[in-house]
Amino acid sequence: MTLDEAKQYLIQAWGTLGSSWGVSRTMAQVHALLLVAPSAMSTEDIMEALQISRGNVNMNVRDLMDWGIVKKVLKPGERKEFFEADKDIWKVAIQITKERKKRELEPILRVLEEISTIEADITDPEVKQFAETVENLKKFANNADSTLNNFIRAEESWFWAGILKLIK
Amino acid sequence: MTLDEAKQYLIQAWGTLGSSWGVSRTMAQVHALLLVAPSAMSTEDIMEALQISRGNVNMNVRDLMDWGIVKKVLKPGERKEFFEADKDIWKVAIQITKERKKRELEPILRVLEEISTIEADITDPEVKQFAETVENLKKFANNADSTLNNFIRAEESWFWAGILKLIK
DNA sequence: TTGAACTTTCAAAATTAATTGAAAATATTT
DNA sequence: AAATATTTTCAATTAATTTTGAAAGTTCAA
Repeated sequence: MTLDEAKQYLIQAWGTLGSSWGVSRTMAQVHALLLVAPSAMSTEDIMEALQISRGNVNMNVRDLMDWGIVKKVLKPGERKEFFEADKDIWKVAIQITKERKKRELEPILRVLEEISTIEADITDPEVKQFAETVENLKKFANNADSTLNNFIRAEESWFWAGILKLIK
Repeated sequence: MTLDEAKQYLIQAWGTLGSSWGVSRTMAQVHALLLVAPSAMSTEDIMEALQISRGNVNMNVRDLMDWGIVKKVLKPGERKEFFEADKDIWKVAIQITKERKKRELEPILRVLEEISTIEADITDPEVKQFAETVENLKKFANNADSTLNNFIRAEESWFWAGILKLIK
């Protein structure tokens, strides 16, 4: 396998993985491409590498920047914008975790909280069973939430520990 | 909020959550419906509750059974099949974790492994950088894999502990 | 201010995924 | 074996998402 074949293969696989994770195939491919790129790439570079349109590159790169895992870089003397992916996969994981937590877990927690306010006859067994199910979902969601918070906190303190050591 | 409104609301929210997790909206809704149902439901019950076609119910219920979070139950004297969701949300979480691990993490691990076999000039800095990126991805994926295995193992042993206590 | 280089937007087109519903298959009862 | 009840399949349709590309917008050097 040559270098280019290997890159191609990884980009492909990353795209497939992405699409089962609520990330569009193309967005995941752009990310993978930037991840294995030896240096920052311009819109045109990406267009050519993945054979997709300018608009498509623009939108996906912007989404990746919204997720905080791709950055715009300006090369001195160049007018074009270049993009690079954070090469530290742990930072990427933290970012994605934070974003998904915010976008998905937190909304469902709010819904569960709101549902808990249901005023109904607790002696009705159907109401009781429903209340229990919701209670369980809440416990579960809260547990997931703190697990994720721990993960984020652990990774971040590890990150800062590294920084502190450098500047000491 | 009445009981029915609360159920409706939860089903809706669960469907939205599902669609950002690579699960189709309808499949997540069927799951939520069964989760809050006071008893097992027939295909027709589900059709009516969610206003979807027979074929659609059939496919989604079958998928949920493939995921191992919904079971077929036969009521004595009834010809129809009924379905119920596992009410233990932890078991659901384990099942989903297992399945997603198998369907998503393991394939990407295989790809990364295969890519590692790339035969190329290690002195070429581009090759070296790529090899490092792949190495990092591998470390990350392996770490995720063992984290998930731990989660599954912890939950399962907890589950068996409960069973053992019962039969002792 | 102009125009060239580059980026962004967005309506339309293409693609992909989900859904329907009726027909075929299967199972059950008489 | 025939009639009946129920489930499954799948081609056609519908819906949702993604992509395109050309036009509009922006930036900046001259």
